[in-house]
Amino acid sequence: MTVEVKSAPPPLTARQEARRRRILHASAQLAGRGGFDAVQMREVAESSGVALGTLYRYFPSKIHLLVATMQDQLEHLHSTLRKRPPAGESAAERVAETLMRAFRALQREPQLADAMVRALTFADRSVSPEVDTVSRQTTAIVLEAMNLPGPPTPEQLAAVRVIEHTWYSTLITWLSGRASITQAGIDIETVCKLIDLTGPAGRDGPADPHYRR
Amino acid sequence: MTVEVKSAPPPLTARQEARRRRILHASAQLAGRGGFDAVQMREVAESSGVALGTLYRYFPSKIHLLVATMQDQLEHLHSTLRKRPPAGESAAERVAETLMRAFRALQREPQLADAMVRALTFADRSVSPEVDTVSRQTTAIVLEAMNLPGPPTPEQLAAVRVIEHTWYSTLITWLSGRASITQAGIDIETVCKLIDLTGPAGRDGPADPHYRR
DNA sequence: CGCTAACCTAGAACAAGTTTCAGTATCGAT
DNA sequence: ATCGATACTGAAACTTGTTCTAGGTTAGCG
Repeated sequence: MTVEVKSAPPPLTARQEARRRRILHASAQLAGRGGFDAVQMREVAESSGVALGTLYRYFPSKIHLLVATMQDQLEHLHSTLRKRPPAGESAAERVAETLMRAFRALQREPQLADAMVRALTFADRSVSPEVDTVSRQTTAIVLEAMNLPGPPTPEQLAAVRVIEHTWYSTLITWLSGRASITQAGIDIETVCKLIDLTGPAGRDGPADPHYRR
Repeated sequence: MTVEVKSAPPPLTARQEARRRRILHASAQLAGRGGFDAVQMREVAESSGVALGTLYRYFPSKIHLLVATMQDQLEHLHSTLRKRPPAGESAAERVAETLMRAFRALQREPQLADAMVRALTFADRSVSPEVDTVSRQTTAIVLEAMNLPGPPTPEQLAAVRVIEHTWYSTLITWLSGRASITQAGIDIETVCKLIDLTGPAGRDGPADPHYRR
């Protein structure tokens, strides 16, 4: 018997790729106005010119669809960020700057952000692999912003995880109207100080972390 | 015209109070096995001996119901914690200990935890006030664990907010099977270091924060 | 070309959250 | 004790995510 863990998905034909794109586009479109609730599976199917059953073949649930939409958007964001890397002095500053930039990007499409983030946090175990991909993408973005000279230490990875937790959580509280953008910014800056805490102890850390006060 | 912001809800009669309790009990019961999906409104109504319409009069949505269930459980937890306060040296240690204790409590009822947390993060604006209450309860628990000599500084409040973000977010990743309890514990400890960062700069901080390495 | 398996479509059907409605019971005040 | 207002019940209806079915289409291959 052939054991085939992590079997690669069969490559999609051009038409299939196109369908997939149309679906993701329709999803983002509908989410853009109306947010989570406006992304109705029948609507997505119709706007992307695909039968409902087919939609479910490509994305086994609404949550899967929206998480995939998030992956898609994150890729855009990532490549945008790569073009103009953050300029801060310390790693903490650069990370905070990057996250705030991402925040402003989401601010321009709050409904889309709402749909994606709600899906992400509502996802149950059946969506773990996809959510994990999103998590890895986020980690990659943060690590890139830190611009470390070498591989991150375990402490730094721990700090990054906490930063991500905070990032998504502030996003949620902002989206549900329980915190202002300002508040979110403060929280992001607060958590980024953790980097300075691990940094100097790391291999050779950021240049001259000047603590205020 | 009488402007009546924040009008107090009319006091409930004894029978109404009893109904409310029965509903919350049924909700926790069903959530306890089966998690979020097992809390079906028709079932809740039936098990608490109330008509579906009545259930909706008490809790305008499933999310409202589960968030209220969470408030209820948090009260239990809070009073339990008050009886045996954490014994750590520094504020950071005490907070970490408290949160880990809470974690273990949830571990005993993972399905219930799942239902409550999913509801909390899925909540939209219409549930803001209730979610806010939960947030305040959590803040109170953390601040109590810190056991500060006076009112918290703004930095300390910022740290507490970040800690809460991390707390809920680790909970989510644990519940969705993407991180182990161990991992969650590490993240909690990591973020609690933020307290030591604000503490010494604060009014008079914890005694002797000994940084490892 | 012609075959076969996999894929796609249209639409019905089902499940669970939510709303609605007509009738009945309860509450508070007179 | 009675009356009007409010709350509760039981049941049906509506919405949207999800599943299922029967038949048509496409892609790869001999």
